[in-house]
Formats: sequence, structure tokens, C-alpha cells
Amino acid sequence: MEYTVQKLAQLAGVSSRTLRYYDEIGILNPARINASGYRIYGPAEVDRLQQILFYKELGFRLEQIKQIVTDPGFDRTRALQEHRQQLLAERKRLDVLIHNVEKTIAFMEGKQTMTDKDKFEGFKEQLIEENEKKYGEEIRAKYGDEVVDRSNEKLKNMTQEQFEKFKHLEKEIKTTLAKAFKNGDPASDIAQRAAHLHKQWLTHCWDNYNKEAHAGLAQMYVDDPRFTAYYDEEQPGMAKFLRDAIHIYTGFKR
Amino acid sequence: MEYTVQKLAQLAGVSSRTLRYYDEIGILNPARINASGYRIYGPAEVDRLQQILFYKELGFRLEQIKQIVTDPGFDRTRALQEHRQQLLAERKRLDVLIHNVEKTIAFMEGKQTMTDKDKFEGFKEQLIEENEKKYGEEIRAKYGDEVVDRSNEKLKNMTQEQFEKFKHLEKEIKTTLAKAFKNGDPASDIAQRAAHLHKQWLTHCWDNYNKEAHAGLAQMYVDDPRFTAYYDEEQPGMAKFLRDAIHIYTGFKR
DNA sequence: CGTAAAGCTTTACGTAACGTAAAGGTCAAT
DNA sequence: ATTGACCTTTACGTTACGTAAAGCTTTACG
Repeated sequence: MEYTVQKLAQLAGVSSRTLRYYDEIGILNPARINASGYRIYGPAEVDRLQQILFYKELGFRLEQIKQIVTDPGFDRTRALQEHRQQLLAERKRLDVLIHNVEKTIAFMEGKQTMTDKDKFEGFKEQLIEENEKKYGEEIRAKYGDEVVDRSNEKLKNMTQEQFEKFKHLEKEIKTTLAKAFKNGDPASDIAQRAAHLHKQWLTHCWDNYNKEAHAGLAQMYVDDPRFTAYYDEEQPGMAKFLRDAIHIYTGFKR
Repeated sequence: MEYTVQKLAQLAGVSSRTLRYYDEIGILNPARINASGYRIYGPAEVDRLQQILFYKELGFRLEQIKQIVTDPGFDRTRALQEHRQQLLAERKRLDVLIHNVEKTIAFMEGKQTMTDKDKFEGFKEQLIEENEKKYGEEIRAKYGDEVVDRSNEKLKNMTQEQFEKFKHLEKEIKTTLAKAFKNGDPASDIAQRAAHLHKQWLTHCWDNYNKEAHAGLAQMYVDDPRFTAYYDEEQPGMAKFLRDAIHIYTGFKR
């Protein structure tokens, strides 16, 4: 059986360019060249191509394969052993690369969480600063420096998780309060739940919670316009409503 | 601090060609070009080169590195992750290659031992054939077909190890016999040891050894010129000497 | 039988990241 | 002024083909 380039290429699953290249580098010459200059391959060439492709699949370079398939006295087993060593060395190199890449990734992620932490610390400090600016004077006058400093200290020592819960509580209080405000009853279940949430929120700031102080704080929300503004932001009257709810919740009235 | 190509190259441990190439592909352009057309690098370029080399050591291609170092908004962590995936894929490919190479080696070594086995079988058959040609007629006449066929059968069934021991014994008999022949006494210890070795050798051919047959065989070594030739090869008179030794060893005389 | 499509040829550029020349200008020192 | 070290640009070689161009041959079809 005889084949032209294309036929042999299809038979072996390679491109015709590949066969011409193999002819060029002398690893697989056609059996003969016909009158029109076409390359004609015979069964011996098919066999040799099979061998070439076999060694190529094992990752050999063509120059090596050339020696293997042209010199019948070539020590194939030794070539395979050496090739194996090369592959092992290459894999070792890859392992080192992978290890280093992973170390770098870990390092960068470390940096990332570090900056995240920094950001988080920044948030807390910013919050404290804002609080001081907005309510500091009034609050310090009312509760004394120690209480306020302790509260700020507690905030600073919060973990990210605690801090997030804290901020989440703030939101929950506002939404719950808004819902409760609609039916207008500070003694309703939902208003009382808002008061309860507010208590939980407070424990994030206060070392020791007591109902009296809670009720006092609620009163201040109404007395001090800055606090009133915070709760009345969405709906006017909310600060008063919260105070009433908390007074019912605590059983104290001042 | 400013550097020319060579200086920066030495500083960073790369070749000046590399720096020119990096300039060419736009990954690291010099800070300025002086009046003579020399590339002049500044500290910023040193930093960038460090970065380039860092990513190069992780196995990145220059095109990738170019993006990483030129675009400050580039997601390095993602690039590293993707790079890691590529490296892992490459290692997997290598693992397959290594596995296939090892399978091929095992297969070839299997073939090798197979051909070794074939060779070995060939040796045995050759030996039997030679024996038949040299001594067949005489022996079959004397001992009968059955005995000879059984002997050949026994030889064919030998393992390689047994066969090698068998051939080794042949040599040992000859050398021991040669030594014994020097002092000329077939009753001497060493001559008797030769006779004993000969008995062992015989048991490789005979199903059941007996002293009478052994003595008879010894006599034949002298009677038949072909056997005589084998033992007299080194020293004339050796066949007779062996016969005498065996006759003493067995206590039989025919 | 003419023509178009398919197949063949050679030549040659592109790939990745430089190494290695060659030919020629510049700088510092002798 | 010369020499040697250093600089420049240009360009080829490396691997195993892919891709394209320009041109010839074979095959198929109307």
C-alpha cells in the first residue's frame, strides 16, 4: 500500500505539514518521490511513523527520536531511563514552582486580610470618633468619663464578627421599630421586641446592664435633640415611641 | 542612583541582552536614554526589574508579567491562582508521561527477560541437539531410547538456575580432574571429589542414579573415542583417569 | 475537453526568551 | 592617540510545527 502525504497524515492523525517537516529533518523520508515531485510513503514508513508518534507521546524530542528510530542498535531502554530522569527532574522543578506560587498566594491573602483588619479597625475608630463628636459632650456629662471610655474600649476590643453583629443589631432595631411604630402601640409584641433588641445592642457598649440606666438612656433619646434626630430620621415621633416601649420593657419611668 | 545596562544586569544577576530584550518588548524601559544612546536606569526600574524577576521565578511568561507590572489595578491574586492551576495541569501531564514511560520500560524489560528466556531455551535445545549428533547413536544403542529421551526431557525442564549449575558443574569437574590428574592418583581425595562432582552432574540427567551404571558410563568414556576426546581435550589420559577414579568411587569395575 | 476543486510542491514568517555573534560608535585610561 | 571596556543595532539560531502565498498536478464534473 502506498500513500501520499495527506493520506498518511490522515491515517496517522497528524498534519501534512508535520510529515514534510519530518522529511526535512530527516526523521521520516518518503519511500520515493514520484514524477510530479509528490512524496510517496510505503508500509515501512507507516511503521516508522507509528514509532515516532509513540516516542513523541512519551515526551521525547524529535532529535532523540531520530536517533532511536534510525539507529537499530540504539539502547532504547537506557534512553527511556534517562528520559524518565529528565521528566522526574522537570516535575520536581514544577513542584517547587507550585509551592512558591502557593506561598505567594498565602502571603498575599495574609496581606489582604491584614488590610481588611486595618480597614475594620479604621471603621471602629471612625465610629468612636463620630460618636464623640456627636454625642460625646452630652454623654460624658451625664454618665461620666469612665463609663464612656469603658464603652469606647469595649467597642475597640470587638472582633470583626462582634462588630458586624453590633451594626446589624442597629439596623434591626430601626426596622423593627419602624414596623412597631405603624400600629402605634409601645406595649405591642413587636415594640417590645424592639426594646429587647435595644437592650442587646446596649450590652455591646455597657459593662453591666441595668433596667434603670436603660430607661434613663431612653429618656435621653427624647431629651437630647441629637439623639432624637437619629431615631426620628425616618419617622418623626420614633424616639418618643422607643422611649415608651423601653419604659414598658424595663418597668421604669423617670 | 543610575545604572547602565551592564551595571543593572550585574546588580540583578541577568544578562544585558535580557535588559535590552525587556526594553524591546516594553516590559522594562530605561528611565532615559543619554546623548550617546545609552540606556540609563533609575531606582524605579530596579524595583520593577525585581518584580519581573520575582514573577519569572514563579514560572510566569513575560507577556503575563508585563500586565502584572504595568497595570497597578491588575488582580495579582487571581493571576497567581490561575497560574497555579496551569502549573498543576502541567504537572498532571508530566505525571501521565512519567507513568507511560515507566510502563514502557517495564514492558521492554519484560521483553528482554522474555528473549533471555528464549535464548536460554535455545541453549538447552542446542545442547541436546549437539549431544544427539555427537553421542546419540552410541548412547541410544547402549542405554535405549527411553533412557536417553528421559535424560533430554530432564534437561529441557531445567530452570535457568539449574541449567547454570549444571554447566558450572561441568567446568568444576574438568578443573578438579585436571588438578587430581597432576598427582596421578585416582584414589586421592581430590580425584574422588571429581568423581563425586561427576555423580552430581549425572543426577541432572538421570532419573535414578546407581553406582553400577555410573561405573559403566565411566568405562564408556574410555571405550568410545568421542567421549575420550571430550575429556582428553586438555590432557591425554584424563578419560582413563576419570574412569579409574569413578571405579574406585563406586566400588564397581566392569 | 475545458475548467474548477482538491492536492501537491517550495518558500518563508511567527512562536518564547533570550544566547551569540557582527559591525560600528563611546568612554576612560594610558 | 591608542587601547580596551562598554555601548548600540541588526540578525540568526533555538523547537515543532501552524499558517499563508505562489505555483504546479491530479481528479472530477458538465
